[in-house]
Amino acid sequence: MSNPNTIDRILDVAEALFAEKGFTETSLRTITSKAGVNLAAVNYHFGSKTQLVHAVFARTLTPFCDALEKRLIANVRDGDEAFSVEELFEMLVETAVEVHGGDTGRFSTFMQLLGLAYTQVQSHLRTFLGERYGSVFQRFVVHLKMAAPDLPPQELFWRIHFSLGAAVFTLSSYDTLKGIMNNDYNMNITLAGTVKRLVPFMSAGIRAEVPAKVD
Amino acid sequence: MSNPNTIDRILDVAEALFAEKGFTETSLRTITSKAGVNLAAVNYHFGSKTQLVHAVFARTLTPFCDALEKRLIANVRDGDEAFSVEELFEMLVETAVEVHGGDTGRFSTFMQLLGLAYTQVQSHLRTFLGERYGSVFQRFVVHLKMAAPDLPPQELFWRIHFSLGAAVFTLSSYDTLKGIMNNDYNMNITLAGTVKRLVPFMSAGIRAEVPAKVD
DNA sequence: GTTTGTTTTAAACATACGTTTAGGTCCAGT
DNA sequence: ACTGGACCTAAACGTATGTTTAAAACAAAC
Repeated sequence: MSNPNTIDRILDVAEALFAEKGFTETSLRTITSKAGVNLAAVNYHFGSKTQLVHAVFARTLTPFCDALEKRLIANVRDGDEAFSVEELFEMLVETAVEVHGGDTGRFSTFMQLLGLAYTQVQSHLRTFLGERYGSVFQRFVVHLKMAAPDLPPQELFWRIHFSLGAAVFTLSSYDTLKGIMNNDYNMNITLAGTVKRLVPFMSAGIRAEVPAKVD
Repeated sequence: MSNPNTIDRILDVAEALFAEKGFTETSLRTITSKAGVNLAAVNYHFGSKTQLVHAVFARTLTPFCDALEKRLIANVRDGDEAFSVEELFEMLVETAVEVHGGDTGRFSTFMQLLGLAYTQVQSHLRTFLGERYGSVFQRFVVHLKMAAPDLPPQELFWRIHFSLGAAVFTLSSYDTLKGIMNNDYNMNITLAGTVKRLVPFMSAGIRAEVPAKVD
């Protein structure tokens, strides 16, 4: 680790370890020893392990959501025509890549963390993320609604979560899948390529024919 | 709990708690006290917590995979025409429901566990599942390949994982989503309805136009 | 009724965890 | 040079975890 700042050193290591092993499975002792700082540093600088988790998310999620919101608002203000489904999904990708300065390693880690945020049942995390970033998400949903006006709202709701699932699930286990791809198909895969494949899949799913009433 | 058998009581409670909280977050003391058995019972009957986790998965995954394999083999043996993508996905659903005797509660729990199996980074679990049930999965992939013969193999590989992600992700956080749906849309959702919505989404995604070469 | 093997029990063990403490170090402001 | 505040450090605290032990309870076989 090259960063001399204790706080950033902790955040860097914690981010990587959380993404790799999960929150409960990563101890403060592992984080601090790997970061080369004292055990008590986490509690001193962040207050608790819980708040460290929040800080890790906030560090990349805040600039990401800010950038995304800016893009969405700009479009409305300038009176441009509505985005297509593809454009909206690509906007997510571009914004995420942009925020990480093209560093695909950290982008991948970020996606893994997002996956954990949903799948690890840490209620404090869901609350934190909802309160902090819920409004941007809702703004995005509004744009999706305009992109697929014929889709009943509840159908759209589900398909957004299906898409989210496909993305989060795939990218959060990206390293494993990359390995399988290498062994079984003798193919070398890139994160950018995977994401490029993801967009048409999700878009087609969003646009799929609405089945007969089921509930 | 009505079951007098210690082993089954443990499995029942462990299954529910693992699905609800995750593996690391669920202690043996919580499991055994809730099951009304002695703490040492887990180590006596299963050997270790790790092996208990395996046993929980094996209990429903083994009959599920056996039933699925039977269906797939029967089709080939009888020389029936190949399954469509939709039929294959629906077969998964039907088999899963069938194995749980229509008990949607346990079906839901089962899906949550599958989600955990992928997202919780317990390497022993992935190894266990791969060795034990990998062959059935590969057989299923073969059928999917026949259902979408124009799709390049690596493209199919990714789209299967996208679909898997959509399903696992959605169904593993099903209870949460159901709650949101109830609050925000004033809609009462069923597991069967969600699954019925999932199939066309995944099928459309599998069949989506192949993008230009990206890697 | 005794014996044999299985199952259950309460207690202890060793370890790992998050957190707190009290004292030290360092450096800018005066 | 001194002081105040921010930062760091080593050690300890209390608690929770998975696992093991040795004895007790039980049930079936003879």
